[in-house]
Amino acid sequence: MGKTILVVDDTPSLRRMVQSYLVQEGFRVVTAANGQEALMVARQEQPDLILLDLMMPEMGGYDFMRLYARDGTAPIIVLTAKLEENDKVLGLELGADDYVTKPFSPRELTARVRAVLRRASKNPYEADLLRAADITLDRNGRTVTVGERRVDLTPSEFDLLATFLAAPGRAFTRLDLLDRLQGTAYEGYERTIDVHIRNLRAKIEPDTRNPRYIETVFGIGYRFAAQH
Amino acid sequence: MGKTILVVDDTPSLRRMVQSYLVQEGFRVVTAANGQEALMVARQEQPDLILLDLMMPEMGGYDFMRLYARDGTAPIIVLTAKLEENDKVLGLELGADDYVTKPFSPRELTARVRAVLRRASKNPYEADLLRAADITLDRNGRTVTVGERRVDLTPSEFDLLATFLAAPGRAFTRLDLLDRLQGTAYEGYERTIDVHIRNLRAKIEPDTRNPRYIETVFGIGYRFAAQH
DNA sequence: AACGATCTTCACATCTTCTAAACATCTGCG
DNA sequence: CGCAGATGTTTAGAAGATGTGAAGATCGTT
Repeated sequence: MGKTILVVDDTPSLRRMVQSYLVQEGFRVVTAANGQEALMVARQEQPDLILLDLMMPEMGGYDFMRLYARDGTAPIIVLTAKLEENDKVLGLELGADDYVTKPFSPRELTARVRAVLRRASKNPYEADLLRAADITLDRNGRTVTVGERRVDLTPSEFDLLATFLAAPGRAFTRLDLLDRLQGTAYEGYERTIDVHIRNLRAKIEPDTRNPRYIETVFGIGYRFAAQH
Repeated sequence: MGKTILVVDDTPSLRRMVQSYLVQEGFRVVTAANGQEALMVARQEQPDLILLDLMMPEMGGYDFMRLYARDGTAPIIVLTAKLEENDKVLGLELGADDYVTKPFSPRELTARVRAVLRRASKNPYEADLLRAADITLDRNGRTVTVGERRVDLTPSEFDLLATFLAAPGRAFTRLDLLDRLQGTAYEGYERTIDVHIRNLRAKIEPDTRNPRYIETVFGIGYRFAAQH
């Protein structure tokens, strides 16, 4: 059901980071370390979208784009260190659909990915709902309802809840969650998560003392209760 | 069932590339290398849409358009290297329905093609209404009424409102909205959107301090209120 | 060229959210 | 029980986002 995304980058750590963001958003991710490999994987997997680092040894991003365009049709989002005017021009000439400049936040990356996929899809305005228990979260509208009640969440609260709802029952460490909010480019204080969790609980839990939805996993982090 | 598209370009590699994009999207594609040939093929195949490179030796794109217009009826999308002011004026005078500037991405091309075909299949004088709450927007007449009151919007304001009304409840980022106004290739300042939103609110909101229609989605952008 | 309308950018005001720190409370365990 | 480490809570300031007015740039007409 999830769309397949091909991530092409020569840095293993960046591939893993991007992969984890996207997997948590419900995408299927395949990777390649260079243009040569990417061409093969693309043929095999027929991805719905390609995330491409322009700066790679072996076969660079430009070469890949030129060759891929011959018979591939997936939209391409280019990752660049910083956007040189030339990069932009050159990328556009070769058919990039969008750009993300490094460093980027998970929010930014997934927003771009969704935007490009939406543009490419037939019905761009499908609802994108996550449900668990009596909570409904709409990733497109960025709205949340608990039972019948509509609740207003801040960006961090929303992203946390969306992360939980995408994988009910799974325990996330504070570091996992901090990565989701800030990306690895920044380094933050893990306990900030506690505060967001507290605020989120205050908005969705009927009884803050006895959380029904967001459980504390002592020594690990937090988890959305699997069932009720 | 697929619509037939005539691709006119003197560069074989570009013809093949465009053809492969369109065929994969389910269109039937016929090609011609110059205006002379294009006229013949057009008569034979009666395409539903024509993709025309303006810069061609032999018989150029302008000549083709002039001659085709005598009895051809298919909409024409012009391909140009970069949009010269003159190209635009001349193309419009000769009846182009849209432009795609080279280079273009597969997504962009097929999106334009679909958009033009959709437009062409409709009666151009028929109202094309979007409604939500007590707002009615006519995409053909480019008019807007709020309740009983008719409001005058600038082109940007109109396009923004139309975007919102096409997907009530969906949150759009400033980048999404900027794309609507300026296209992807352009580089703009996201906060320009804020100003358009402000002006739009001033025209349609009864109380600017408490927007009923266009809500701010903090950290994301804006959204048309889903229900009232 | 000049005009009005529109769009864009900027600077600053205002508001919301995030973060870090300090302290309180809880949990698991010897 | 009592300890150590983990989590909960509160707060204030920092950081970040949006609202707003106005000036300059651009576009389309005449």
